[in-house]
Amino acid sequence: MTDPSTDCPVSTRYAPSPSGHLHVGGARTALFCWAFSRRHHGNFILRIEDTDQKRSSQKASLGFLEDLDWLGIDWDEGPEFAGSGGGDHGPYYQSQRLPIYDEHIMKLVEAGHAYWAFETPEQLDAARKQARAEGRAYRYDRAALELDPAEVRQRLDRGDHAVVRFKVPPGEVTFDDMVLGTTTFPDGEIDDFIIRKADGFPTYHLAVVVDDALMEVSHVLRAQEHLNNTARHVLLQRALGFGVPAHAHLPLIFNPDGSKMSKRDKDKALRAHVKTLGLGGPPAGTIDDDVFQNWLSDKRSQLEIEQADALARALDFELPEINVNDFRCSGYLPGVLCNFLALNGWSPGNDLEKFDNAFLAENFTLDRVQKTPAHFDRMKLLAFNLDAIQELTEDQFHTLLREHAAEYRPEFLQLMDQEQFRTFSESVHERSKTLDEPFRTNRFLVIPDEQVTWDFQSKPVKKALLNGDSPGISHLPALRLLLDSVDPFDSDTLEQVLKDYADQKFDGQLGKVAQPLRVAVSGGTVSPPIFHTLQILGRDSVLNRIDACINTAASLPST
RNA sequence: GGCCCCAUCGUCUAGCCCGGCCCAGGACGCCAGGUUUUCAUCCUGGAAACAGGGGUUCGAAUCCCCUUGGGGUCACCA
Repeated sequence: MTDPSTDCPVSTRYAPSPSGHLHVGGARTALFCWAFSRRHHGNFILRIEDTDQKRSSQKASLGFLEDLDWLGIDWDEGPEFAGSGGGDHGPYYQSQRLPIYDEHIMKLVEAGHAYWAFETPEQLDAARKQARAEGRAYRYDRAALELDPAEVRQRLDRGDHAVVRFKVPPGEVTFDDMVLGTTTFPDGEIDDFIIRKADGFPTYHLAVVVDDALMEVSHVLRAQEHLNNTARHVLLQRALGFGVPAHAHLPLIFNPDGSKMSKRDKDKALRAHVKTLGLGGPPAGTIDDDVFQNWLSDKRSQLEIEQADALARALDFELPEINVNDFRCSGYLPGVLCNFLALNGWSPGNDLEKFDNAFLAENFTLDRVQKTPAHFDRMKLLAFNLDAIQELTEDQFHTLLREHAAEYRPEFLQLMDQEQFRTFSESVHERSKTLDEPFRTNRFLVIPDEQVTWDFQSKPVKKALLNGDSPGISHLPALRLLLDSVDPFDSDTLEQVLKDYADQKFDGQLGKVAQPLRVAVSGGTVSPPIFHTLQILGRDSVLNRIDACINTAASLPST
């Protein structure tokens, strides 16, 4: 099908650089590109922009293929992965297309649209600094344009440091944007930018323009930070005799505080947390002391992802989620993340907020894309995730929870049998906001009995065990006796027995029984419903823990 | 600083293009009650915005201009 406004087949592309994982902002762009192409029954291309030799790595690029797949975003052309990819416009890694770019670059040089230049980065840096000191915007002075052709040839033969610059034609540049409308850049605003680096690789500008044309991209959807670049691209497209694709610049996604979301946020958060704790050295088994000290002393340094993860885990600190994979680890559902991402910058109207990718593929339009940046609100995302999880059936939730455990919380699968895990799943479902939350908040279920500890100083523990006329602790021996003889040891029977006890001793106030037991077996005041908790732990553990709790309380200095 | 873009509750947004139905609707969050064996849910109610100033018009959140504010960009990164 065709886009009615341009009457040509729709083809979009998402073109990330493979530096790092897929960021939520990138994911949103990919989602919109995907949705737009699906809406018009068009083509969606994934292209890897790895023209920066310093930053690109094969490993990182594979990571976001998986992220896209997890989100449910498939691509018709590009690297082959999980059934997506292939296509006739390859290769889809720019680093494998160097001859193609050179061909076009030389065409431009021959036509007088581009020229060789020999300034070193250092020289340009100095010129830039001077321009700034004089309070004006730096523009390349076109010195190389004056060079004698014979000298150019000689210096090229000699192997001098050489780049190719595009000779920007005079006049203003105007282009249309399907989100923002018409934009005009005045004459002289754009200087002769580099299109071929000294290492022979094309710059982003050249590669994008050539590939978009050769891959027959009809609509370029990308983040608003590219708006200025588009003027350059339009100029290149004209010089190369290409058509100008339709453009749509998408609003940026920010942190709640208005700062730009970046991978550095994790490091920042961790650093702040470590400082609050006043930590003098790294927890044992995490990272080397000198790595830790270097990191702490140099604000600009960053830990490797693995190091940061290890440290955060040891400190029981949750790093802020930035990448798609972070949200996956934290137990968000892919459909919810897509839904929420789409809502940052787009809405279907009619107060409709909850929808899936299929809905997007059917209803996404650029005229409903927001012009203003969105602040990423994790609280709302969490609320959406809760809603989605509550809508799952017991079986669906159980399956997802198992999968999550297998991937991220294997100890729960090792220490619980099928039936225990099933009970666990059923009892945590209604209180789970994420797939990870049950594991985080119920570690007591998988620790050895002797590792349970009680903080008798804490208010809620005191309230449950020590306070009142008939303190909880005084009932534990009797309850222990009851539990020892309950048969079968399952939640229904336990409920019956414990309710009877509450009826007799506390006039039916179940809390008076449940809370002391909860504290005794978990060490804390939070757990799934008490009858399920007891069943999951099993009789032996429950009795062990109650005994230990009684003994520990007995050894307390009397007050 | 130059250039470009933008402007509705704290946040995401509906309404804006095609002025009146808007003393501006929804969602998350917040506040106050209620349900609940803890936690989390859940239920009820509430506070909360058209950045400011000029126009145009019978009438402006909606159209125009200015101011202010925010953002982006000024790389041999993408």
